[in-house]
Amino acid sequence: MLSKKTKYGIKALTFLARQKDNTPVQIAEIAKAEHISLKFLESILLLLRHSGFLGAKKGKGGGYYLIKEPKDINMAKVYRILEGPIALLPCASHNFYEKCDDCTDESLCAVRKLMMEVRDNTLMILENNSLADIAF
Amino acid sequence: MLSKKTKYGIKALTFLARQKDNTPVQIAEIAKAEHISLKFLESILLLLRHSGFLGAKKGKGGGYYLIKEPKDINMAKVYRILEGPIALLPCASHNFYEKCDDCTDESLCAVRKLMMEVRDNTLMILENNSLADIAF
DNA sequence: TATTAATCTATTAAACCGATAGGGTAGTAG
DNA sequence: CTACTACCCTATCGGTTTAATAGATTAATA
Repeated sequence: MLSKKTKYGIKALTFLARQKDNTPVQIAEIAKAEHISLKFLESILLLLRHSGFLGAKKGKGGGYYLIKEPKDINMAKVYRILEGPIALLPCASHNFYEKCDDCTDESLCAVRKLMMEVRDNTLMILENNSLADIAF
Repeated sequence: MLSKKTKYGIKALTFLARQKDNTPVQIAEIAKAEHISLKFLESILLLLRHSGFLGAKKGKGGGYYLIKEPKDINMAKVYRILEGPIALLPCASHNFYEKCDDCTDESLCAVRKLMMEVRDNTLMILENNSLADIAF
């Protein structure tokens, strides 16, 4: 299940992508429009800024804005930042690989086999979707 | 992330599928072979029995065994029993649909749009895989 | 009838999630 | 310079879920 963090993060990105011009939008405005807890959203936007998706402007008239074009924002990257691994099992993950404690021979593990197939497919979908693809 | 419940459940099914004949296998044997907590596995096998995948035989020489042929055991069904919804969001689920609190217009939701695409694809993979496909 | 193994009930420790509070810091307008 | 605004950081906390454990019971078999 997707965490609310990821859900809210993508919603916020979408909201910014749908702005006419790229002027800063206040956290409070996004929170209100998307019905998101303000403080929680604050931490999410901060993370997205640190990850290079958003810029921020302080002071009056400040807020958050997209740094890149929506079409250049890859949803697989976004997903990994917000949610973490795309694979459903650590042993089936590219970027977050971890060996299972209980497995003696990974190559014989049926669960891993199945979950790698699922991962490959999910990854492909996320890679092939930009923010522009889902926002418009 | 896949829960250990699901992981252990599929591992146990695989273990049973790989048996030469279909004589009952004791919980303890599976638990030992797959390094699973015995009591935890106990509750999982019980669930799989109640869901029509396994049969159980009590007393000496008893244990659990597959009721159906591995090729007739659909992994999407298994997944739904053990893990729950295949979709990553309730609002993108067929069998476990639930409306989001925060969404005013579901049709405009970019997250849902993306997650439905992921779901459709994951579902297809799970539907197209039987226990036999992943165990052998 | 004794043994064996599944079944049921219940409890618990740990981890994680989502939300909230409060204050600190820094940029901007006037 | 000063006040305001809005980002930034730290800490906490209740609730839920997960994974595991313990003990008692029921049923089948030899």
